[in-house]
Amino acid sequence: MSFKVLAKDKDGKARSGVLSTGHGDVETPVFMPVATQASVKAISQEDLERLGTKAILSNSYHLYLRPGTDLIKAAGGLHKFMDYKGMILTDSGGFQVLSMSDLRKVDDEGVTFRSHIDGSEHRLTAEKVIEIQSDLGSDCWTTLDECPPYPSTEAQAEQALNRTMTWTDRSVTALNRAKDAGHKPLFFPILQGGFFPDLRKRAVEHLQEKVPWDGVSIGGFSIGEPKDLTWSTLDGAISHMPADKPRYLMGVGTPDDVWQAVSLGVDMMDCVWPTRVARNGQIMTRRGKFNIQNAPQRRKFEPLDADCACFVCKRYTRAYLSHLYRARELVIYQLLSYHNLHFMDEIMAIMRTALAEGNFAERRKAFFEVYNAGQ
RNA sequence: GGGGUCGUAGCGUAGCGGUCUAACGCGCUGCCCUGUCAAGGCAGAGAUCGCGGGUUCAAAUCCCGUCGGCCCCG
Repeated sequence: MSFKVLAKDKDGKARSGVLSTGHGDVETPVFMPVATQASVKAISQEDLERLGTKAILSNSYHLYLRPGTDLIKAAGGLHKFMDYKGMILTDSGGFQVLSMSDLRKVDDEGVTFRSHIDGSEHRLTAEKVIEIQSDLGSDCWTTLDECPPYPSTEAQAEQALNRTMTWTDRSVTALNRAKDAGHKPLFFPILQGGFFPDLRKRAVEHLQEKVPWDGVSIGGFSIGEPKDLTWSTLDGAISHMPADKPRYLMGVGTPDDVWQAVSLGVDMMDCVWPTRVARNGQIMTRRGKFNIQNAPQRRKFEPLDADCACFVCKRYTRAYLSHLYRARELVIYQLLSYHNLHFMDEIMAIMRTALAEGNFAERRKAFFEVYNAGQ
């Protein structure tokens, strides 16, 4: 299992490559749909195969609460349980420390949660999170982290980073135990440091010096900060990283953002955005985005995106999909989610081709000329 | 023919003398969503309170008439 860089942008930092995992090779840059509860919302595994999705993200914390780690272990692991054959990267649950802040207490040892499902109390530690992931049998493991909110002071971000680094060290001990027991995961510890370049640098140095990392999960972005701060901080963090390790930017994934992230050297991304906005009617097309709920779509007997080859665009009109949305027919969530995921895959494919052909900047410019022209 | 009851935004309803610059749900229009507590959230448009008259300082609200719907009796 390894990561190999295949091509680099001659003028920038973008690169393409292949990540070999326990469940197949993943060409990068890659966008990974989010399957928090062992399901990409509204999308079946048949759909994932039809899309050609090689990698997805699931969530240790959510699966631990329901259906329970024991059950998935008894099923033969997460791949067998959900019958997905591609790579599965599992998030630690660290993000839920932030997003469900009213339900938890953090201390130096770990996090005490109250379940959002039944209110029961649970304890998540660095070791526990590794143990959950070994039971799930996912391909890429992350670590329990603390994501400081935006805005935070440097002192707050530093405290969160220190905690995260301590948890990473403890995760390594647990990881080694799992490896001794025969597990062969790729280890993607989570990087924090807020929006402070020195802290991000320290975080990378910590990995370099003390952690046997296969790749890095870059956390703490897209939490409400201004975009230029996102990119400048990310750019700085990546500048300290070695070229031979894959960089996974957590939770980023609008069309604008994936282009920008890849241009800064990101290899992997996940985001709920394409599937979430699909469930709320927003469609991405080569000519920008629109909402299927908007009145003019009711009478448009044309595909969502005339240049899209996905089955939804080949078969159904906007008028029909508009009707399904208004009627809240359940299949609409599948159809719109599928199209948006297909669109994201298209973008990633364009990027990989561009990198192979050495014309990344030109392709990017061409993409946005059409994208920003609008409907 | 007599008696009763109801008539408030596109639809269904609330309000039944001053707090009504008329509320709520659905629908409609638009925006938002970035390691999913999310088939969600926010905002907006839309009503001379059936019509006419009266009482009152003040009427969607009380009275009279009228038109329309529904129910009961004949």
